[in-house]
Amino acid sequence: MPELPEVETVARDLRPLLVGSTIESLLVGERRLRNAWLADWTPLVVGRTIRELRRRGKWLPMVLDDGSVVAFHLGMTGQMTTHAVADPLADHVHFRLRLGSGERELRFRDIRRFGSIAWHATYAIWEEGLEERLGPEPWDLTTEAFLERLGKTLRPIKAVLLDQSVVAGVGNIYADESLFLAGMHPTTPGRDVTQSGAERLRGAIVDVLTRSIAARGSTIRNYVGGSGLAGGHQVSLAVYGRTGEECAKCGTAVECIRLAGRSTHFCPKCQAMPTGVSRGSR
DNA sequence: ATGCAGTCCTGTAAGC
DNA sequence: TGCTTACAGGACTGCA
Repeated sequence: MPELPEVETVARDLRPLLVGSTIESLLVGERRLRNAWLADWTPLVVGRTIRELRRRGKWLPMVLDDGSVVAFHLGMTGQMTTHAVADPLADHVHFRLRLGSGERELRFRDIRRFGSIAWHATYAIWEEGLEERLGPEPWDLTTEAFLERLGKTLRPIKAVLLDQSVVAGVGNIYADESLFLAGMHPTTPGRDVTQSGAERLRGAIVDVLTRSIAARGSTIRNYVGGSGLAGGHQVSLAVYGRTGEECAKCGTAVECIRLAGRSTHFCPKCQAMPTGVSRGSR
């Protein structure tokens, strides 16, 4: 389940392989992804050169030499890797960009087809279309803006972290890990998060994501980076996927509950429920 | 306006 | 052994 560190790793791996390459042709599979690739888009892309591969939240917008964008989202099981054209084609490859003189290609593989690929006339138009739904990058989130969003809601903090409009790029794994690092119970109502709590959590998110990027992300099931290599951060996860195991800090068994429709892992001792003293104050 | 549940999708694993 | 069922969850839709 690619979140920010995994998507960042894909971008870093693919950049040297893609930037400067010309798209010689484009092949679309029979089964559509979350959205359908429109036939009208193909002639707009073929013949163009790839100028940049950016990352924004969990999105990968590929900027072409005319300023247009092909925006990729890996969904749950998306993979983007380059191959020799002659390499055997794996199952579930839905989209291919043949590059340069046609010996290599970028392949988009997605078992569950929650991913998406779409063309947009400019980066600004693409970004504008997401404006309402995509908040700041975690390192650009200020404690003030975070508190502003938290103060208005009774939603559990875990649900707030998964909301891409609050902060972009955090998914289920890093929401749980950040809450553990901040010592905050996942059901804490947003309104009950204090200023120091918000600052601590903001720092924990940045810390967790930065360390995961350094390890090339976490491979839980299907994730591989742009070079086809798995990530290495999964061994460093403190609570995610460790139900019943001893908390590394205090030895208490890690619990798993269902929250916001997602499995939610936490240490009941290190992440004690808020006592309620702050509730209603301010 | 807010927030929840349902939806999509396939592979894996648990349960009978 | 072989079937059924539950589960994994990012982002969106529809409903209360």
